[in-house]
Amino acid sequence: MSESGASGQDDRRAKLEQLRAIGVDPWPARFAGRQPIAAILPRVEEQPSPVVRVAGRIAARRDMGAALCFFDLVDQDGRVQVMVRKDVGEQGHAIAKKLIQLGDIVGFEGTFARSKSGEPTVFATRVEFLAKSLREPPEKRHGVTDIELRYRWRHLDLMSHPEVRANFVLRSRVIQGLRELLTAKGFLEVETPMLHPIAGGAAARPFTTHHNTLDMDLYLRIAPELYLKRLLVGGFEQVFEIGRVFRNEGISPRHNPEFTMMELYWAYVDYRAVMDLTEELFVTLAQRHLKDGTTTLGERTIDLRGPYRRATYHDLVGEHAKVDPHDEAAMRRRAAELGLKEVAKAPGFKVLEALFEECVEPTLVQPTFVTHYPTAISPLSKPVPGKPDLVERFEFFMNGWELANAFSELNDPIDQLARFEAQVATKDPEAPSEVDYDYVRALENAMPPAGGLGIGIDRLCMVLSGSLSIRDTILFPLRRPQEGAPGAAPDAAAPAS
RNA sequence: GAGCCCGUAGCUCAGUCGGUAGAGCACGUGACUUUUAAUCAUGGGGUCGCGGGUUCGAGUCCCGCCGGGCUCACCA
Repeated sequence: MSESGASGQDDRRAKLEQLRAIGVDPWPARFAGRQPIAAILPRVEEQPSPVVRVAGRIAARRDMGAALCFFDLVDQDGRVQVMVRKDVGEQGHAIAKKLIQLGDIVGFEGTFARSKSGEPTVFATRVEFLAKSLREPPEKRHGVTDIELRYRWRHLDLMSHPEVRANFVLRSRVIQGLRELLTAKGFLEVETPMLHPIAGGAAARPFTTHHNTLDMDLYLRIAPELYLKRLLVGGFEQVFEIGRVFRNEGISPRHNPEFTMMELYWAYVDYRAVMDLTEELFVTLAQRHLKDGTTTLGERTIDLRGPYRRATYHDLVGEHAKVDPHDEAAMRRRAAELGLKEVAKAPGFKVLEALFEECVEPTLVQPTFVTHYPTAISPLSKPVPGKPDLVERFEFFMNGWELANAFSELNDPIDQLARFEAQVATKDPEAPSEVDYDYVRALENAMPPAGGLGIGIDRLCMVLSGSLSIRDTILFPLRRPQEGAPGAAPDAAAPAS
């Protein structure tokens, strides 16, 4: 018996030794001239039959007597049947009949034509062992379906589910598409620090870390915002960054502690131009990646064809909470009716915010721009002229999820300093603990008026792929380590039997 | 952090009223020269998540813990 996690008599290490005994390298370095399966499939009717070289994972085998054997071979984008007879040579035949197991990576050369039953088939003339699998692959019909195993050992999930691979191909193309669209509009892609001395640009608890040589505590960034806006001061007029941000908060179907954000800053325009750009980006991506411009999330169908609804924050609270959003006493009564006890003693803007989250957000199923947020919850936004309590800001919602956040950027250094100081004074654990004077100093050198935008890439991919869990758009979502689990212990070092 | 639900072979899953463990796939051996969820015969494989309790007897009932899922909280 093996201690490698294999069961019963599935001792792959014994097959490995047999391969070595007949002089076959179980892990050779290359398979020259390999053709993708998807590329050969259209050639099945060619006369004379083409000679092909294909390689991939053994997904099924069907033995027919002592001489004949069929394999199903799977590579990244295709699947094809391979037939092995005695004409592969004595050693090739011995390898195929006795030493190839499900999950092994094998290369075949042969002529490509239809079998007697019409199945496109590589009639093998050469067998090359390419990589021995020392563990059994997932069950061939269902694959790994246990959710815990799927995320913990994503390679098994990807191996057995082409549709999961397709989801991540989609993600890559969405990000690439965003890059191309923004670059075509004159935006410059930049990279700013992930290690921040002060965690700013959003309200969230940061991860902390430490630099030894400088003996300095640092934070993993919660947003790139304050660095990107320094670039506007420096003279760049259109910049964007696509990258990871880190927030030390709970895990849920819509939250992962590290996630990917796209932020852009655009000089000389305000939040209205940014809203038009956001709509254009979403409509374009929906056109490219959704069959009819709509997506299905659970029971809901969401139409991304645009144009999207635009409504003000206060109007929506009035509409859905059925209360005058300018009457604080009425809102407190309404919040109490709804059982929102935690805001009883909170300031007025918190009551309004609670009503928005409770009554409005769940109704924002179809794409909606929510505009004109309270200044009190928008410390980096420029106020609406003549209305100091409101800012030129929007958030973009669908399916009740926040997908984007944007505003006319506050570039008044005096106002910005006052707002930072007010934030620090709240002692809120999610607010910065100290004022970012360096950023204020940058604003003192004059930042042009500008609009900024942040899009949550993971949630965008959820929408475009119809996923209800953010973990289906993140290859390796954060997990608690599992003690004693296969892979957690160095059991690969266990001796062969 | 709270509530509800889940954890049985490598994988996918059964397991009745509490009576000492089952199937399919995978794996070993054998048969079969056109199969394709191949088929047929046969064999091996289990710390029933972990620990405690109740009981003559626990996969099953109770308690605690670990891990996971969902909901809530948190999350501009």
